Amino acid sequence: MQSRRWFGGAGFSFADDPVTETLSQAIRGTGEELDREPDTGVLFGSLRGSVVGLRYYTGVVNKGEMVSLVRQPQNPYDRNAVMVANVYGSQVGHIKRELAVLLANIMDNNLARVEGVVPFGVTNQFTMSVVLSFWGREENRDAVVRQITSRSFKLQSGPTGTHTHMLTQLKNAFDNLFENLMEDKIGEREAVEAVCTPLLPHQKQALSWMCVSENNAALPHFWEVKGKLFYNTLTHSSVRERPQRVRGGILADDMGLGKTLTTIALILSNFHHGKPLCEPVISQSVSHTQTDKQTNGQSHTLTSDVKLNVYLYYGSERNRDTHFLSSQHMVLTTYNVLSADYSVSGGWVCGSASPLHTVSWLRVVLDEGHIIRNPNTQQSKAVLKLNTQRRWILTGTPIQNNLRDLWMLVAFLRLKPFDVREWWNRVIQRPVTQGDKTGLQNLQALVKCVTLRRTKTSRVCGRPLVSLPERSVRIEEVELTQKEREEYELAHTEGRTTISRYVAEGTVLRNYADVLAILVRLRQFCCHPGLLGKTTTHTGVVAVTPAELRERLIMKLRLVLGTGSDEECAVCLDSVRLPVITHCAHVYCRPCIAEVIRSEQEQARCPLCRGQIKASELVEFPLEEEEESNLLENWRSSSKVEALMSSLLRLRSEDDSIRSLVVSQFTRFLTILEIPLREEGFKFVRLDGTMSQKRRAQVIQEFQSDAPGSPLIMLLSLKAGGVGINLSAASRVFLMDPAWNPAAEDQCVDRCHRLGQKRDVVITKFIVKGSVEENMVKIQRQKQDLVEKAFGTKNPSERKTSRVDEIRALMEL
DNA sequence: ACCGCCATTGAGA
DNA sequence: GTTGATGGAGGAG
Repeated sequence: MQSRRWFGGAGFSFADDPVTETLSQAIRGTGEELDREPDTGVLFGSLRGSVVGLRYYTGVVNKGEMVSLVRQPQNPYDRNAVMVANVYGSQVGHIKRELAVLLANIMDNNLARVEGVVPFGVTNQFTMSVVLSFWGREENRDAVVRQITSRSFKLQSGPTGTHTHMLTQLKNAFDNLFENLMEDKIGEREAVEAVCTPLLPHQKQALSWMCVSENNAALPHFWEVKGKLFYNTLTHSSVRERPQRVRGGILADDMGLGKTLTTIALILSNFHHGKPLCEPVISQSVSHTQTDKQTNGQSHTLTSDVKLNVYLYYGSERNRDTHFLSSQHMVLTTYNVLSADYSVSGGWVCGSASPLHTVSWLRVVLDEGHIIRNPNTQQSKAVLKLNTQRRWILTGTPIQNNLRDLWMLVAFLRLKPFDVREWWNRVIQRPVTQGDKTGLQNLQALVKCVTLRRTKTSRVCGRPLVSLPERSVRIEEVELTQKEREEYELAHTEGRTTISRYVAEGTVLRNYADVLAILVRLRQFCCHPGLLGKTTTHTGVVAVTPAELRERLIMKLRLVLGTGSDEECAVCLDSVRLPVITHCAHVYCRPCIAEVIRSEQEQARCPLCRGQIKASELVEFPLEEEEESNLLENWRSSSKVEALMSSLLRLRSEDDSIRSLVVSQFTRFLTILEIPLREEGFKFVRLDGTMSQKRRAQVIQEFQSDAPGSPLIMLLSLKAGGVGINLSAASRVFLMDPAWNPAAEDQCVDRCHRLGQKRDVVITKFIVKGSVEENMVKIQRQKQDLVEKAFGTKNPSERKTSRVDEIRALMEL
């Protein structure tokens, strides 16, 4: 039995030693409180104070170093005691008594956060200076200032004014946080023979980098060796013992570059002491998502001479025996299982503790790591508590939205000392959000030292990383027939009058659902009239009976998102999940709006129109699929259907080995398309969001198979499936209707334009001439320039106003 | 006698 | 390279 203890001596250990735990917990605790109170703090000012009692403690601090102030209400000598600790959590001393009275008052009443910086280097073994700065909400400023001055301390006002002019510059830099990270000369490394698939050059590089990151003892470059001490240039702190290094990092290669394969190679090639993993049985773990993932035509096969124990920790019958789990080479599980186990056991309770949290792992890999980007979720908390030597995050979509998301990565990797919120907030988060350039540079340095990211277009030594076949986009304009045009124009003018009325009244936002419904209808017209379903022509909000109101709301909800279009929730600014519609006809994620209602109680108002909302009045989307049949019975074609069919027929007559993806946002449109496809004798499969994971995997496998008689066409709903589905068998993509979000289209195309693609990829976008679709394409272009992902701080109302302009452009008003 | 200046000295809560 | 208390030498009134 191997030793279970990986965390050696460093002062800031999270081992189960109760003594060290207390102090780090105290500091962590304050950090988490900060988290609850978001970055609303302004600087009230600062004052000079002194730290006393240095000689009784071991913590060292340098000139410029930040220190943490922790209240000690239980101190037997003074209930106002305020302890001073350095970045590593070692106590430095106490705040001098007279000053501590003041601080205790301010801190205990939550009037301000107090932060300390040591202005001078210290030789004195008894006392030292500390500059205390006070941060808090504007409304508390007076109280704090009064407290301070009434006790005859002098508060110096801090620098005021924010540097907004720098913000755009910073924003760009933030956008590029994950770009251009790797050009450093990293070698290549062959995988051990057990990995049958030969690695591509960039994968060998990644493997080499990962091995080095795990084995090499070198510290990140923000550590400098100064004499016998280790000096952190970001926090200006130094420690005697070599700081605990990150063993692992973030592999953030673009999707399709083979992160999973590289990681498997790593697991097999770099066991203890850089030796390959062979007979000796010690545990490893890969924490994994549920998405079935096949890889790029490179299949992960292992030669049978290696006896690899892999256990799938999943299902109610899973083996929870920790000795058994420790004996596995690899344990796979999902984030859900992990967090379920963790929350049942409460995480730290002995005895019934979560098995996965009890085992000491050699390595934990978070596949699709962006899933745990929000540190407040149970899943994330469970992941943070895993006990392991080496840590990896694999993600194809590096987090760009939010500094909080980045913190999660840093915290998981235990990138000291930033895994403690206070230091992250002080060194990175606050400086960056306040527009401090060095803050951003520090952030960049931080991310850079643990991340490898290449994109499909990255080049190494002047040569492309991977040579993917060409990809070209062509737009095929579709002319409506006379009859279709008449129908379209009728709906268009009607919609236009309605919307222009809203615009004139300035009530676009209040009637947003209506507006979207009109637009969706027009877009549906462009595809096929049958998409409209049984919608009535008018959707006024005037309702007579509650049942009637409900029926109308459901209808709107269906129009807004039941068709698969991409609407975003104004609360979380993400695509809506678990959609509900309010009585004022705005659509949100249920959890988001429920939170709003919960926190505002009776005063709860709709974030979009400020209308009153109640939890009991939220209307959900009912499940019903009856209308399908009548759609199929009286079938008629449409111009767009014809355009697609003639392309497909031509393609088949030229080369019947070429496979195609036919993509639409409207799943009903896919259903419509099935009819002519059958009629022309095409063999096809269908993949949409309603299918179970298992069924999806089946369909994908069928489509990817090159067996004779396998389908030539896949009908794909735009947003179906998680990340990482591989559809490289297809080399033609037909985008049947333009999406609001061009990124969604790109992602879709990437599913076939990826490693393993042998042919050039041709993408055809069908756009109906002289219709909303044309305008949508224009807006897509504008959108790309104006990617507002940077800080994610743009508030919903701001976003929605620009949407009003979008709508006007769409309707040519 | 007074005061600003300097060196000396000691130093949790 | 700090800070604060203290005390003494020394200059000005």
